[in-house]
Amino acid sequence: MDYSSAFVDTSLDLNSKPLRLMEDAPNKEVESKLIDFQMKLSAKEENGALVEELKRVSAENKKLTEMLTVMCENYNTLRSQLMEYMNKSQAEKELSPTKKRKSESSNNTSTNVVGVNNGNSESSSTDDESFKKPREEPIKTKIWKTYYKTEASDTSLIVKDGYQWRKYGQKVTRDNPSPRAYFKCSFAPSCPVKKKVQRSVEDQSILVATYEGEHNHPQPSQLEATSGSNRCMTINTVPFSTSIVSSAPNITLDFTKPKASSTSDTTKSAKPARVDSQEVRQILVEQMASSLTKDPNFTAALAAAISGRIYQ
DNA sequence: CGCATTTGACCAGCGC
DNA sequence: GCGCTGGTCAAATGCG
Repeated sequence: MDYSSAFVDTSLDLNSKPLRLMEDAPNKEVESKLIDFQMKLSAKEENGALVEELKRVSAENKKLTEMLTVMCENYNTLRSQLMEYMNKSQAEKELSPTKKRKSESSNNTSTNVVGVNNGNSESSSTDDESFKKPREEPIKTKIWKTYYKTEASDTSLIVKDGYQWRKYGQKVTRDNPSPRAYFKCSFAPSCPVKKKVQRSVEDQSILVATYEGEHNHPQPSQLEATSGSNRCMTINTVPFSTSIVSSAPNITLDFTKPKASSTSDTTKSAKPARVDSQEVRQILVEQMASSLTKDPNFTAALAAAISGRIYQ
């Protein structure tokens, strides 16, 4: 996917230079007023030209922002379709009988495509943890894994994915010296979703959260997933047969979770299922830009895209 | 005092 | 049958 030209959000940089010029221009004007009236006129002309340039850049910035928003919406649509397809394929796979319990490590080579995005995404899985209660839920339990990047010094097994969890157990497993924590969804008493959180053997800074079941209620708090000191970065994942400690983990952006803000909250309450407000879109763009600009690869791609447009 | 967390005990599946 | 292991329960504990 070539997003080097598509994910161009110039809201950060394109305005910075013109704004500084705007600030500098009046100062020059004052100085010229003291020196020469004629120079003052020329400064005014230059100022006018800069204003025109600023307008042009702002218009271009707005256009690019709209393009980015459209790209985000397309991405969400494609992602939902992908997850739907993966769930269907998973349902077909699970029709085959599975063993009730087996060593987890022996099944890490099974095909797993893991969805991310703060636990909202799902993945197909043939992992053996799906047979925890085979007599009660032999086939239909959805299982997916999500990897969370945390600080290596952070010893807690808390993953902020936007849902409310109650810890009901902790065990040290044989194949991993790090303890595994067991959580149940506590937002709704009838919610059957459970999750297990354990640090990766290969990288202690990565938390592996295994979710089982589907939430039968809306996400109680989307703010927790993106705010707080213990914020985790959800990283993209790979099939279990390969190392999850990739040299350059992909950053997954949560396009559905705008920053905490009164305006966005009121907008969401009006239309919780869609992102229609221009303000919300702006917040999304800012959030995405903030995340994307942290990636040096993206920065390089952005520079290439801008230079390409200039040449055109 | 109520709720969440901790942690040892218990249960069930699996392999030998 | 026995031991190992993962998963769950529930009393004890901590915290606001």
